[in-house]
Amino acid sequence: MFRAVRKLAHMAAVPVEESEHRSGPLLDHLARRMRLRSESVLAPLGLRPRHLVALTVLRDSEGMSQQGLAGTLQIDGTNVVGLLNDLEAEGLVERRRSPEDRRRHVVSLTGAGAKRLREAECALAVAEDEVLGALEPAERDTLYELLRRASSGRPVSCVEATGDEPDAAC
Amino acid sequence: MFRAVRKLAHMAAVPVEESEHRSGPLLDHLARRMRLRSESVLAPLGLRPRHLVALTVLRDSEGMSQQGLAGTLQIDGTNVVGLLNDLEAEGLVERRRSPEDRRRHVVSLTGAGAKRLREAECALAVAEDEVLGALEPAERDTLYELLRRASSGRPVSCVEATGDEPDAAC
DNA sequence: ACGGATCGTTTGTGTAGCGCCAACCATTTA
DNA sequence: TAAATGGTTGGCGCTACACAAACGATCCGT
Repeated sequence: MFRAVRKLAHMAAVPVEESEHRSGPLLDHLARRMRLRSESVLAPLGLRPRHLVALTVLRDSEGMSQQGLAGTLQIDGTNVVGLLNDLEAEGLVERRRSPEDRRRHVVSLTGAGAKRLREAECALAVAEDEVLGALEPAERDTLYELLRRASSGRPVSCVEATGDEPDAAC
Repeated sequence: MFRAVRKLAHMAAVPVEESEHRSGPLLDHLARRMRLRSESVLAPLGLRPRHLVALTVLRDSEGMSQQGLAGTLQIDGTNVVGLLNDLEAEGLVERRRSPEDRRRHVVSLTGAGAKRLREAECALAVAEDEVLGALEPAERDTLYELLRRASSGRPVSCVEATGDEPDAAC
């Protein structure tokens, strides 16, 4: 067996028992657990997990168009509309027509939105403690940082992996 | 605009003290992107993301009962049945009655299952490269390790937050 | 200035994932 | 022997989405 084994000279010896471990499934698993726990603590704030994701994205990059948002969230444009309707109805975000292109809506967090987001994040601490219970605080910070950096990568838009790849490369 | 960035100077030790950033939304976001990309590369193998999650869990802890699995996956018992039906139909897992309690099914990965899992992980490398493109290989290893450790924490079963949670502490 | 593209919006349809309930074996335990 | 438990099946229902069509407002190329 060909083991991946990229030089991992840093942290405590990775177990790498045998094969090709990927983070995908773990990410999925953990995100699910987090989402389940989050729903309950978020409910009293009138938010659902996906709202939080949207708000978080908006805080990080103010002044996006809706299709920009659709791009980063990787959800259909029509669904963005509904999502923003929810948020705007509570005054958490604002849609303004772009001056340069008046077809476009520039979406941004309102003061109330930023406040609500902080409250939500605060409430989320509980859920996070449960789900990430196995990690030390410092490790959680590392995790956060890695996730943040990974998320800011461009949205993989379209043609670039140009498919048709032999993919057996591994 | 109070955009985070409070005093972060003096005292290198305690890192994230600024705002209330939580990993939850990022985890959600990233997992979604990963899942979307994964579906396509997984399809030719006859697997879907959630199968991968199950297989991964099973590899890490062989010999679980189905309700144990339901616990770690945090999905309803009835859905575990269907999930395992899929996997067993392809000979990737095995259900055997437990000797100590013959009501119970002990689920384990077959040789074919382990093989398929490796192939899938191999195929996933493509998706992972796209989604985690912003991270260096070493960082991906760190991420993997953190996710793995976090996932192995017990499933939050029940009473344990018994700390009479102050909750509003934050 | 006209026609075609583009952004946002509404409405409607379809599908997948999943919780939940109820009924039913086989088995274990009281 | 009765009650509880693990697994299984079937059915109901909800939520999150994708996808398509049609429409107003706006931009842009010719």
